[in-house]
Amino acid sequence: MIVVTSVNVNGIRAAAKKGFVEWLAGTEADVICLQEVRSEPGQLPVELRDLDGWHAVWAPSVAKGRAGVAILSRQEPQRTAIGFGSEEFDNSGRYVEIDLPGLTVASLYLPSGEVGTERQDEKERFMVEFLVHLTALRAHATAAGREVVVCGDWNIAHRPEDLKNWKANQKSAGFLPEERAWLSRVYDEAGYVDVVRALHPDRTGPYTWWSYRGRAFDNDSGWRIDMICTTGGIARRATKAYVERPASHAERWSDHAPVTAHFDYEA
Amino acid sequence: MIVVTSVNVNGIRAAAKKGFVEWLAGTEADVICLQEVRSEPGQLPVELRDLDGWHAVWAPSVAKGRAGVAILSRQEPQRTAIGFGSEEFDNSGRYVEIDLPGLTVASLYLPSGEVGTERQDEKERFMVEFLVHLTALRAHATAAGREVVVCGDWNIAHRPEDLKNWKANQKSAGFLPEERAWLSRVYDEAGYVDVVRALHPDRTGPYTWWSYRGRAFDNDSGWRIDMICTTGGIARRATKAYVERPASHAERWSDHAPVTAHFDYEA
DNA sequence: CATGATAAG
DNA sequence: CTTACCATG
Repeated sequence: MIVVTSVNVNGIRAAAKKGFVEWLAGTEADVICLQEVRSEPGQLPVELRDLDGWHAVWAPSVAKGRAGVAILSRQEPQRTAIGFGSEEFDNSGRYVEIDLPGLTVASLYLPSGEVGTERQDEKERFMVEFLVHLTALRAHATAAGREVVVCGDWNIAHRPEDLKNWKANQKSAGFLPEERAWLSRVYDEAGYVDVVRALHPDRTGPYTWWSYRGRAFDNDSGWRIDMICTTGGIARRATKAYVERPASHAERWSDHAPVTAHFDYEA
Repeated sequence: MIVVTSVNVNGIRAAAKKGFVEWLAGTEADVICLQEVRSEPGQLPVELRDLDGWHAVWAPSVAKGRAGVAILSRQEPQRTAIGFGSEEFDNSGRYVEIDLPGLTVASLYLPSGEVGTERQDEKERFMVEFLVHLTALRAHATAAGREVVVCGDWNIAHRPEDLKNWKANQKSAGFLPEERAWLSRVYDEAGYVDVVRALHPDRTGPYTWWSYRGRAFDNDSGWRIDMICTTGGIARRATKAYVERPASHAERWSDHAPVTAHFDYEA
């Protein structure tokens, strides 16, 4: 069995002060994909420097304090790659992938966007390029008899059941028709399976992000934008998939919650 | 009797969260000169908006979040003036003065400077212009039978007994020979009296500022750079002058401490 | 080592 | 509302 977790830590240095280190010590995950690390490896606190029992690959952004993804794995990766062959995005701390035996695992932090701004254009450019990568990644993996797990903050909710207030958000970045249609293509054309939704087809949420503004967390006014998306072979071997919503504000060390999937699969 | 206090609050909004409001409620001062307010009047917290029993004049900097001086007085000023007639500095939140009956009180925040940088040049330009003002201010006041009290963060220590580590700081901004010589001119040529030193000629300090870096406060490794400087008539009527060094870190709401002088003088 | 502004989320 | 950056002190 292999257990994979995805979590946007919203600044790993801040998260480390608020409970992330303890969460890490207690997790049963074999692979953890992190997003919004917002730290150079050299700026990490000591507790996160040489993580006992973990191999780490860090992919910070050239822009200091922004974005940044990483993958922690109990097994040593056979290969690591930062970026996906994009001139614009490979240094932006938004994608890293590793190979474990028979399995490629990626950590993705898709730009969040903001309607009517250059940041939304950037998100759209990322989506165009990244869909090409996802398609090729699955093709190559399939040809080699490998499976693929793409974990990340996709910054898009797919359907009304994936966010609390979908009616009010139809013109909001993250739930625009074109963004939702793009996610449909990730599933239907590129062939990926959203594991949490596959195992829980009929429930609302589970949400993975609650804004720090207002009382979003208390009202469970969240969005499900962090997903573990995989190729079909391993998706069919998913036995469990869930979100660790914090029990209270005191236990919250990020505005996102960890998403975890268990697979009956030997890496 | 009139009691005058000078204090650099290092951000009045931060200070308000750490005890400044309670200090203000307990002070016996009649006039309080503030420096480094670092807030527009409209950004002040409610507790500092309409101060019960005080008249306030705020002189913020055009540069948001920088500098800013103010004067609180229990009596209503007969006149208030922002700046001292300098094209370069009048909008920089570094000087404000008020008239009370028979007395002019000013709040000064002299630029801090940094050797070898443009900020040191700015400090020197300020010093040149400001000495002219001090001289004229005393002349006009004397002619009109008024006294003058200039309170402020002068950002210069005058003599070895005014800072802990004077030998190591002879090339540091704030204790440069030319800065010390300028302060001597304020005293000897412009005719002002440093009231705390006048009443305590033989002691080291009392320091008014301790860097937040290292263990400066614990080691009392401070500087006496906040002074109440007055014309001779009222200086001779000073009965008491002291610095309120905080008893502990918990009581510290600024890196500077309040400096207070009591005068046997009716405003 | 702390302040407030800023851009980003 | 929170992150981390930055310039200033």
